[in-house]
Formats: sequence, C-alpha cells, structure tokens
Amino acid sequence: MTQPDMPTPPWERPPRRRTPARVPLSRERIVDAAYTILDREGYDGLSMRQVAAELGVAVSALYVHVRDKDELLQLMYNRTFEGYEIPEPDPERWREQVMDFARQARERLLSHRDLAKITMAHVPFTPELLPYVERLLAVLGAAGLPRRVLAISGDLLSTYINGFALEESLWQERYRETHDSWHKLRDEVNGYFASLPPDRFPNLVRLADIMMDESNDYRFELGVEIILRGLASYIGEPDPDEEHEAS
Amino acid sequence: MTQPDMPTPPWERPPRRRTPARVPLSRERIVDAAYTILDREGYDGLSMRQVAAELGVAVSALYVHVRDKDELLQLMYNRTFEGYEIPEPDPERWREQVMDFARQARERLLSHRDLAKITMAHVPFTPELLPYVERLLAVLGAAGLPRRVLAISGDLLSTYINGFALEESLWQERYRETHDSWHKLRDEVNGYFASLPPDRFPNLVRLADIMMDESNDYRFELGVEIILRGLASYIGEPDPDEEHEAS
DNA sequence: CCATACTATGAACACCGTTCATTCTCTGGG
DNA sequence: CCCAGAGAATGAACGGTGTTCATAGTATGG
Repeated sequence: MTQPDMPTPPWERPPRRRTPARVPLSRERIVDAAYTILDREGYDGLSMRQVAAELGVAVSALYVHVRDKDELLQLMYNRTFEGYEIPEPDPERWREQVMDFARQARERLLSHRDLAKITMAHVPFTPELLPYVERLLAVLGAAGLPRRVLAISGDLLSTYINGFALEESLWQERYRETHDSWHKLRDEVNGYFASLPPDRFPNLVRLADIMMDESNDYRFELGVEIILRGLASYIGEPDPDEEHEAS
Repeated sequence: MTQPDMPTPPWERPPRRRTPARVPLSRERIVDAAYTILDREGYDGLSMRQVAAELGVAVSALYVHVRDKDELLQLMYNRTFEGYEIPEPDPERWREQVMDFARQARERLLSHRDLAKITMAHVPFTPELLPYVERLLAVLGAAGLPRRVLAISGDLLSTYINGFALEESLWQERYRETHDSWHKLRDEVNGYFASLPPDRFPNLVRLADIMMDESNDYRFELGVEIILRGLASYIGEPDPDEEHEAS
C-alpha cells in the first residue's frame, strides 16, 4: 500500500516498520494469550510455556515484559473489571445498584474459565481495582450505612460474589471431567441428597430438591438479597462500635 | 520385654513385630506429615516429595496409600472440622449458635498456614463434611427460616467464612515475605488508603483508619452479624419463590 | 554507519506429579 | 519350621513446571 520511497507526511506518524513483520511482544499481548490458554486449558494448564507457544515465542521472552508468573496473574486479575462503570450513587436505588454490580461481577468472573480461581488468590487492593472499590463504597455510603458497616460491606459482598463464582467453576470443572451436561450433574447431586438417611440428615433430605438450582442465578441473587437486607438493617443506626472504640 | 519364644496368650493380640521397627505408613500418618509440611512451607511448598521426605520414605510409597495429590488434599480438607460439635438447635439462641459456629470455623481455618487455600478449592459435599452441614442447617432451620433461604444460607455463611479466612492468610503470606509484623503492615496499608487523592477516593480516605482492624476479629464478626440480620429478616415470611416456582 | 540499548533465544537448573519394574518384608498355611 | 505369596517400599525414569543467563539478533539514535 504505502510506497516505500514516498516521504512520510508530517501529520501522520511514520510506520514502525517497512513491513509490519512481527508484532512486538507486549504486556497486553501476553495477557491476551494467557486468557486464550486459560479458556482452552483451564487454570492448571496455564503455564508460561503454553503462553509462549501461543505467541510463537520462546519462554524466556516473556520474562522481559513480566517479572513473574505471579505478575502475569496479577495483570489478568486487573483486567477483570476493566471498562465496567458503576453508576452514580442514587440513595433511592442503592439496592438495585448493588444488585446490578453483583450480577455484573459474577458475569465477568464466569466469562473466562477458572477466572474465579485467579481473583480469589489476590487481594483486591491494586491501583487498577481501587476505583471500583471506591465506587461501590460510594453507592453503599449514599444509602446511609454507618462507617464501620460500610468499611466491611465491600469485603462482604466481594467475598460472597467471588466465593459463589468459584464454587460454580468448581462444579463446572467437575462435570467437564465426568459428565456431559449441567442438567445431569445437578440431578445426580440433588438425587444424592435425597437418598441420604432421613433420620441422620433430615434437613439435607428436605432441601434436596432445591440445593442446586436449574441455573444458579436465583440462588446467587437470593444470597445478595440477604446481604442487602442485613446491610439495610443498619441504616440510621449509630456506628456499632462503641465498646470497641472504648477498649 | 516379651520373651520371643513364649506362646502368645489367646486373650491378647500378638505384637505386630518383634521390635517396633518402623511404624507402617498409613493415610493418617501421611496426612499428619502433610500438615507438618503445610505449616512449615506453605501451600506452594507442599509437595509429595516433601511429604515423603518428612516421613523418611520414597515418594512412590505414598501412592500405595493415596491415589493422587488431590486425594491427599481432600483428606486434609476432611480433617478440618474433625471433632467439632455443633450444639443442639435452640430456637432462642440460634444467632449465638451460628456466630459460635462461624468463630470456630474461622479459628480452624487459621490453625494451619494456608489451610483456607485448600478448603476453598473443594466443594464441601464430601461424606465426612455433610454431618456438619446438616447440623448447621438444623440450627438455622430451628430459627424458622423459609425453605429457600435455608437452602442457601449454608452456602452464604461458609462462603463468607472461607473467603474471609483466605484473605487473612493472603495478608499473612504477604507480610511473611516482606515485613516482620502484622502491626507494621496494617499501618502501611491504612496509611496508603489515607494518602490517596481525596477527590477521587473520598470514601477510601474516609475509611482509611478502619479498613484493616487491629485484629480482624471485629470485622469478621460484624460481617457475620450482617448476614445474621439479613437471615433474620426472613423469619416468618413465606418462601420468596412464588414467581420462581410459577415460571 | 556504527554503537548502543533493548529484545528474543535456547540451553540449563532445580523442582514437580506420577508410573513401573523391581526388591524387600511380613504373614499365613503346610 | 519353612516357604509361597501378597502387600509395601524402592529408585529410576518420564514429561512437565517456573526461572535464569549467557548469547545472538534487531532496531534506533548519534
């Protein structure tokens, strides 16, 4: 396309190379490849060698751009919430806003195989993640939660969301190995609960039909709802920390 | 002591060996050794070779008693709650009973380094664990929770407890590597929050002093309390599943 | 055009989980 | 008492892992 001996006009940056040749390695491309491997091979199959192979590159080349495998996982983690916008806090609608956040978070955690395993292994206090924590706290703060409740609510919610998604991915892993459908596994598990001796496990038998849902959506949202009700019960109360401050 | 050529009296079982010699390998001893390694080296240092070395035994000997490393981890997981007695359900005191359960569970999860990493990676539906799930459901059921709330409350609680303990162990890992005391790390982290630009992170700055507690006990229990309040709000309500059943 | 800085290479190291043919040890039966 | 056989333990091996490092290649600024 571009004739080689034409002078480059000053208003457009010169092409990096005459021929595009090889795209240079970069953190971005490494993380991309890592996600490809993660989706194809799962967490246990995610190795530096596989990532390098995916890029058609020597393993050691990765270490020019990335200190560690740990740093690579960190970068993958940071990308999890990239581009997600938590809305402006609206005290009237804080419950829906939080529920919406929870839904989107779960959706993202399930958007890549075993991603929940990665996020679970990292503390969410990296600079890239802090804005989301801040926004979530803003929504909750607008609801009028006391300081100490607010300070732990982020942890509480993210712990639940992560844990739920992780458990889901554990089940997915299990039926990836042995079964062919979520349906079948679900029925087997519920059937197992139903078959327990009713004298020793009355409650599990009684709940056997709803321990695992058709999809997990309802169970997930009910869990969030329970947390929301608990949080809401603190609105207007003073900080529950008097004897704690006093000590 | 025992004279070699004396006939063994029929009422006592013959000694296994003339000399005690080597204690034979067993699942129990392997799990013991695994816990020793876990405490000393952490999760990443827990390898079959290390466990074998701890027992003074060849690696391959382990595979006579244990199918997999995965099975070994499963056995370690099963031992987590061994011997813990959840009390008889008392509808008057269900909150205290659940709080007590949560406290004990966290205590056990923190009793071995990185143990939370192991429990997080397993679905809690092994035969050894089911009795504890059943007992917890019994306590919650006695409180009068609707069926669907009950069915998810176990998950909700255990997810929170596990997640909290895991996060604690991540921090412990971090200050094991770089710092010498929890005190110092805590101050640094809180100081970091306080130093954020207040216009972009008003909430984090505002909460900087209480984001991490002196010990985590108070934060943990407040989290459980929030969940308890949420659960309690459903007592007496009908099952929140009408439109769900209808669909 | 060359020197320099940066990138990529491949070989190597020290681990890891797992398997397998072999050896050892112990026990029960003749 | 001895011997056969079953079970347990061995050591070597295989293919994989994360990471390092001296070397080779390449692109860019002086």
